[in-house]
Amino acid sequence: MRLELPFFQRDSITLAQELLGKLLVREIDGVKIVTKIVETEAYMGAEDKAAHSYNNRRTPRTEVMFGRAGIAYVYIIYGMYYCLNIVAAKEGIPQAVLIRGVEPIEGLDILRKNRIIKSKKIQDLTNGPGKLCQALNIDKTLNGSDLILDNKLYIIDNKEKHETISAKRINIDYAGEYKDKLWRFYIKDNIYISKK
DNA sequence: GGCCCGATTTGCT
DNA sequence: GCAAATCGGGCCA
Repeated sequence: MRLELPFFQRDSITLAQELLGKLLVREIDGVKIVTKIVETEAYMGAEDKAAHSYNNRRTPRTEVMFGRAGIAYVYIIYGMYYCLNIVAAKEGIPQAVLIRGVEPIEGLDILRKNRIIKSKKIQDLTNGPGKLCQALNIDKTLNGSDLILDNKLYIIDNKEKHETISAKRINIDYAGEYKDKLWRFYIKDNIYISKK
């Protein structure tokens, strides 16, 4: 079952945990790539010094986070990689969840084709925010795309059980007291985690 | 217009 | 362990 608005319309900490185990589907020309979300991070908006939308900073880039939940926020990092986020909370509250790791379920051949790397470890295909965007062919044209109404990218439910681990977020040393918040979540023992 | 830096990844030392 | 790659976004002038 495809996930609808009420699922996304919660604070980003709750959504980040709820997204674990769910299936992220990417459709390109009718062909589906299916992955399982195994690692996420919550960005709590106005109060969160690590968030692009800290202090309600509203710019062309952060604009989508102020919009409706269930919209994709895709931004460019280090001039060469993309990061995929899902907008959380009510309109006007700029929270989002960063997808940091996914496990391939269907379409492994396409993921391989999209990721030309020397490493032969299967986990290096999608165990990081920039890596999974490359593997799933997610770029800035998907910024603002609607995971509830559009077919390019969406989430479907999965009842499978798993154990969730909470940890500090990665690479946000600039965030003062917010750098130590345990707002990173991942599925215990999964190999597609970006970092232990 | 110019400057600084980043929610990263990779391959080499 | 570490530095290079590479450029848009935010901010100030």
